[in-house]
Amino acid sequence: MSVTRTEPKPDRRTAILDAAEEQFSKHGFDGVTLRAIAKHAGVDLALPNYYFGPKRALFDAVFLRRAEILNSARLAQLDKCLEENEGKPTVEAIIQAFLRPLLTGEHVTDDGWKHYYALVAYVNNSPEWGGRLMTQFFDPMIQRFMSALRLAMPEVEDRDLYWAYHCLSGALTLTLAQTGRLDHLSSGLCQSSDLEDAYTHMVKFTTAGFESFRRAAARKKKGRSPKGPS
Amino acid sequence: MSVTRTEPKPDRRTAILDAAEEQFSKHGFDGVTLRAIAKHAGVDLALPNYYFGPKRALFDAVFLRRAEILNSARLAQLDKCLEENEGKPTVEAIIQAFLRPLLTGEHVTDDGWKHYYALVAYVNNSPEWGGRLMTQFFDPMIQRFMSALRLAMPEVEDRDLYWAYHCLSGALTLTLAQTGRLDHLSSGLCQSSDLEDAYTHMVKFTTAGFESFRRAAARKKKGRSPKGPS
DNA sequence: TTGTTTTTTCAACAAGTGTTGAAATTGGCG
DNA sequence: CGCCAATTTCAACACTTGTTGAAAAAACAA
Repeated sequence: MSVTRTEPKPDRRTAILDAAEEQFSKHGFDGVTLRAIAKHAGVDLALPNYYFGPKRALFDAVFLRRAEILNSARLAQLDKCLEENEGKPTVEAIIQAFLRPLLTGEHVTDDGWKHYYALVAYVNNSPEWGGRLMTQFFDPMIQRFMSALRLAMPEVEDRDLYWAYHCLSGALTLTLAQTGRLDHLSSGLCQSSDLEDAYTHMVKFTTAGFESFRRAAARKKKGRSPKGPS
Repeated sequence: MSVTRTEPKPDRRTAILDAAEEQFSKHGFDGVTLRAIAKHAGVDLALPNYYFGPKRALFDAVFLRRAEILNSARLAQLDKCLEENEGKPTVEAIIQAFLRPLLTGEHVTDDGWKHYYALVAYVNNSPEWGGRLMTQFFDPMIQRFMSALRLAMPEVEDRDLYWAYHCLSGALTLTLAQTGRLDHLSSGLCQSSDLEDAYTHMVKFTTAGFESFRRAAARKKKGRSPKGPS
């Protein structure tokens, strides 16, 4: 393996990916022109097409690049969590493994990751992109987390588990968008760019959310009908 | 006041708004052409400009139309909740007042509202639109809910309260997007189009999330340092 | 050097974009 | 009817879009 600091050429290819990442994350797929991408990357207009083909393929390439990094990081955290707790992990530990690779560490100050996160938020809430890209690149990883959650709370029905994950995913998506709306709403008390702060609060909030279904399931099993969902 | 069923003319104006709403919600602002909107509305290309001015003004008009309806409906529910519980509402009741107007009732089967919800999700996660439109049209209403939450849990710090709302808002936004991703992820067990089901689970999940900060604050006040956020 | 492949540039294409002014049409009222 | 104003249509403007083929330049091997 070569040294990590390997940057022999100007590497127009990654320059294009970086510029496209930033532009797509800020203005969406249709809000960006190849000319704008080329200009920001400092390359000729025809070069993106030469390397990646049509515009849509460039978008996919941007999305794929860091998706693989995220998936392996998250799964590594999950495996570690499962090992340490030998088949009976806590919900909180699973959620931490799910969020930590994104919201803590060196990613939080990196502009490239910041742009990518905004792109993920854009894709996840888009009806025409969300169905295709998110499913394709993230679902296998997510299914492994769902299995871990079943181990952590076997008495909870799958339907409740999936809806709980839906809430977690929504909160995470809005966090990744970093629109600065929370800043304005809280008069500067909270900063949406403070991902570590978001991490702390999200772990607490969503863990309680998941656990609430466990309590409901327990009550149900004893024969008392809870007022919660079926 | 006139009868509610007042529909005297073919009303090209609302036809344009409806078509624009659907198109914008599906493809975003830049993904839609005025020609596509005019075609779906069955009007001439120049008509949208005649009624609403430039494209951006049409987008704003679409966004504003139902925002006012939602705001008054939510605030009415909040007032009712505050009256019934005389200054000490429960967190669950406040969350229900926040979500019920959107996720229950006649809205859940109306295609117009479905499109509008997707549009809100698009705007809320967009860095360039979210800051402007959401703040302008929704923040005053949200601030009133924040005040109610302070009444319900006065021992919780504002920072925690805002972060909790952030989680609630994210979960709601993803729900409104209705991308169908949850359907695929759960192999059809859950349906993202079932807003009533989403309502039930979201109330449960987010109520527990909010309450977790109350417990943390109570522990803190007794002098024992909790492991949660400051 | 020569020859060959890869990379980069250039210029242009055909199609589509929002917008607008002027003409045509409609509707209401005397 | 005629008159005026609001509405609708039409055609075109000036500009931008993604894409591409051919030429030019660079990189590389013998």
